[in-house]
Amino acid sequence: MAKSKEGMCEILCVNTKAVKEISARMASEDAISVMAETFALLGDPTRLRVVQALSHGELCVCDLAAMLGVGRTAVSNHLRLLRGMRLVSYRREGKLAYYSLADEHIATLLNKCLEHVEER
Amino acid sequence: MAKSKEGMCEILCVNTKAVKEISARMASEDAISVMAETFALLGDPTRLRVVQALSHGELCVCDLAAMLGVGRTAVSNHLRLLRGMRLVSYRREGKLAYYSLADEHIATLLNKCLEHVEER
DNA sequence: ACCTCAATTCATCATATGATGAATTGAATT
DNA sequence: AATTCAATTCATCATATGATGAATTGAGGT
Repeated sequence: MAKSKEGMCEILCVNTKAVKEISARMASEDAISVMAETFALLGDPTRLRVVQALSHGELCVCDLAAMLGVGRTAVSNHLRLLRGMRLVSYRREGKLAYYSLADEHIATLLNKCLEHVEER
Repeated sequence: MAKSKEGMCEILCVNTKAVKEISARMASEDAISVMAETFALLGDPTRLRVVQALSHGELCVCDLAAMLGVGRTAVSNHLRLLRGMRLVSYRREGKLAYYSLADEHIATLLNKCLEHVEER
């Protein structure tokens, strides 16, 4: 029971060894950063609905706006953010812009989360 | 049923059929809401680091604060939010509160996201 | 009892974020 | 080239959120 002698929570409180071991297994700062950004994108209800809709097929901005009951501007802004993280891709067909998921992983992520929610 | 006659993007723009099909496959409002909250919790870098650390073993607030380089107050607040969504659980041992992940699914979610990040 | 200290709560502040409407862009049809 | 309309960008606003320090709580140690 190596309790801290002059312990001082300022530095480390309990178990230096455990902290070191776990520290060594942490993902890189970059990875954490990108993961957090990705999760944050999925963390807004409207944006999550956009992503979920797209996981079932491509849609244009207008249809997304109509089916989700939000303005085109809002949808467009969300899609811009999603594009920024390469979660969605799009193709132009005349005036329309058809969006779809850029990545299988995202749909997997949604499904895993859905599993979690349904089982809790 | 081709509504696109005098079209009006106000209602639907392109393909009523596709929209209906996809609408039918959307998760429930409740599920979406909980999923979004869950993702949002993982969407903050500090909180994500807390969760990742806990995915490797239980730690007390003090150790988390020390190893992540943030104040105990911040850690405590994050843990409160995570507790609220039952993502972490804790046990008391004397003065210390040891936290750990409450759910296998969360670690899975992290790993899937990490895979995504590493392959992009 | 008193004191210590980890943890939590509370209040505050600065910043980030999402929604909205107006203006702009770009492509197609006439 | 003029018009139409989906999509985007821009500016604004209200709200949400994370960090911090002070005060409080609770369990041990003396």
